[in-house]
Amino acid sequence: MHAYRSHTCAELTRSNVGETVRLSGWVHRIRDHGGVLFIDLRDHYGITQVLCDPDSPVFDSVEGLRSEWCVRIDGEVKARDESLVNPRLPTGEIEVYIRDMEVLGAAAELPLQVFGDQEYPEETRLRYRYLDLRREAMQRNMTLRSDVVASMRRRMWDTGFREYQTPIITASSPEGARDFLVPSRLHPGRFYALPQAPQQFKQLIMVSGFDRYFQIAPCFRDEDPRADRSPTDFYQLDMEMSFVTQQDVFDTIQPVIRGVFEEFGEGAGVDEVWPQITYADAALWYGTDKPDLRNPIRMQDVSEHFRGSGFAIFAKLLEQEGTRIRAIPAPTGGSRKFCDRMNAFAQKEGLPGMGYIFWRERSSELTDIDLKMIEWSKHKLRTEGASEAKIKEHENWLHRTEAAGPLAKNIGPERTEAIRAQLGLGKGDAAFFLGGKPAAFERVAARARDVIGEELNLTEKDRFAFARIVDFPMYERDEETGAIDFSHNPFSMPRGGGEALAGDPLEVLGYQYDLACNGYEIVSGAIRNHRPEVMFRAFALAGYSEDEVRRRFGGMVSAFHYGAPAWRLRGGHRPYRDAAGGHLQHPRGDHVPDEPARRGFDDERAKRARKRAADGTGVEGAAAGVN
RNA sequence: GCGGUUGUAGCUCAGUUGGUUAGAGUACCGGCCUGUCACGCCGGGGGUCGCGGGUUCGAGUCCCGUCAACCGCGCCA
Repeated sequence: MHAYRSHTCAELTRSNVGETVRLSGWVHRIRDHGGVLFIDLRDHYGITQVLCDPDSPVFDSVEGLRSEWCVRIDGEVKARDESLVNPRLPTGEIEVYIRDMEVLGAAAELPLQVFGDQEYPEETRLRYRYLDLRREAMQRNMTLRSDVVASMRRRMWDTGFREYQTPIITASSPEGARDFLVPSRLHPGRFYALPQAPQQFKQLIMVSGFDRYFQIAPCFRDEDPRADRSPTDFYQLDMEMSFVTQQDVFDTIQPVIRGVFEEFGEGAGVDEVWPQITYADAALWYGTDKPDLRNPIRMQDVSEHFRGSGFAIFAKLLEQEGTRIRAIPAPTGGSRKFCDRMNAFAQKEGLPGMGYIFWRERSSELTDIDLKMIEWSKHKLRTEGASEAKIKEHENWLHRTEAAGPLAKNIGPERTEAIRAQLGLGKGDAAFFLGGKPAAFERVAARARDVIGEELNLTEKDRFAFARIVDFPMYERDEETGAIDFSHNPFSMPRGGGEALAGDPLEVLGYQYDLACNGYEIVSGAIRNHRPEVMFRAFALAGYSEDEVRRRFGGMVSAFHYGAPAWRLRGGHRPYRDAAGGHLQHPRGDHVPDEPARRGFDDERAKRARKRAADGTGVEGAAAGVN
């Protein structure tokens, strides 16, 4: 018999009854009845109930077992009595009578229970990572992650891509995130940097003629953590293609991503249509560049309805340069209770508040102003060419319906009705209003849209909804210093090429695109700027001299002078917390020590980063975590 | 770098207006129990209340400082 096991802890069934078997695993749970001891023995595959009665030659030593001891047992498989079958266990029809036992590893008092679903603080879980990973949910997450990676590799391979590894110990990149630094032994006082992405290397791979590259690539970024973000490193599906258009990239990658979501989405619907939305529209409609399209709510600009209106706060606001009023329609949200709750939400998020209007059954007499509004509304419909029957119907509807909320009172029935018509709302619905400079309120607006969709049950569950966001701006202005800098990928081709760089930098759009899924950014990519003269101009706008660009990216710029193909890149860059500490082999490549990057080497910081490892994730996170 | 929250038994947490010996669950130790599958019952040990200072007759509780962790902002081509 094998030294450790004849079967796993998930294998034994009624058909093994009568066999003598050997199992190895961890003591999951013990139930001691004095005369008989029940032990749930667990390994990676499952649980088998083993039991020990006083007839067993090892009864005394089995009595000494405790949770999470690692043991090997020999025993006889017996069928359970019909009334004793445990239907929740695949092995629940049998149990193993222990005849011999060997302790492979005893366990001290546990800082964290493997059994059960008690929640533990992250610090405890990470300190005892090996115990945390023994838990069922974490075992599932880790294997899911491995399966997803394998699936992506297979799909990419089948699509004609080949995987090439790129260097880890390499030179610093001046833009983007903070680099992790590694002191150099051969060049004292100088540092290597870990790659934030294999970006420059894969561009060189394209120049080298490999045509279709991909890699499950480690990326290192020394940035402050977030709850859903790995603090140090993460893996992404990184890819690059030559001689293709933006549409070719979408057409190539969409089946890969869809396939992965269908394979691992546990039956949740995967949208077939992936709408393409410009960055500007996404900001207007959703307040974010990673909208959750399961939520049908779209915001609209309603500034004109408030200009010069009786609602002084907004009217005054609109006199300032660059201010807008945005409406969030909330179908079925038409109650004061709901509206007040959302207003409180906005205040908690740091806004003065969120004005609202809601429409309900009319409870007060029509005033002269109301009647005027109804005449105005009829006139408007008539000029729009509506039929008389429809106009009459709408008139009746207005008689039965009133707009409520302080905002409606301030701006009067006519403007209120115009807003309602624009938003397409009806009785029982509500609308919320945010004013100011869009950049200042869009974040809260996006959150409010999420909460409204959630609370009103408008956001569909069990579905993956994708949105392709295109035409990102190339540059942005630093609020404090006023300096122009790249807003996304500096190596992207500006729309319109070199000529586009002659005007206002803030107006320049890039061939850059993202893919969002259920409110998460899962893919980010761009058309590459492979023309050195355009690259120099693009960097000049952000304050980098030609000399500096040559110094920083000399190898790449030089490569572009020797027949660079036009190509497009795609690669994810949302660093989810990583479930695994995987490690990919790579051949030794070129590496150039560089000066320390934006921040010096900091022992304390590095120590903290090491201490923090990754957390497990659910389906969504795990599937996206290796984007 | 900024803001918020938290820090009490091995672990997860409670602890009221400042007032007797700081509690519960779980884990651990001992005893009982031959059909449990979150087994049950009885008993026991276990505390620098993060750390330092202050107010007070008296501080886990109030004040000041400090450290750490978490959440968020900045940041994340």
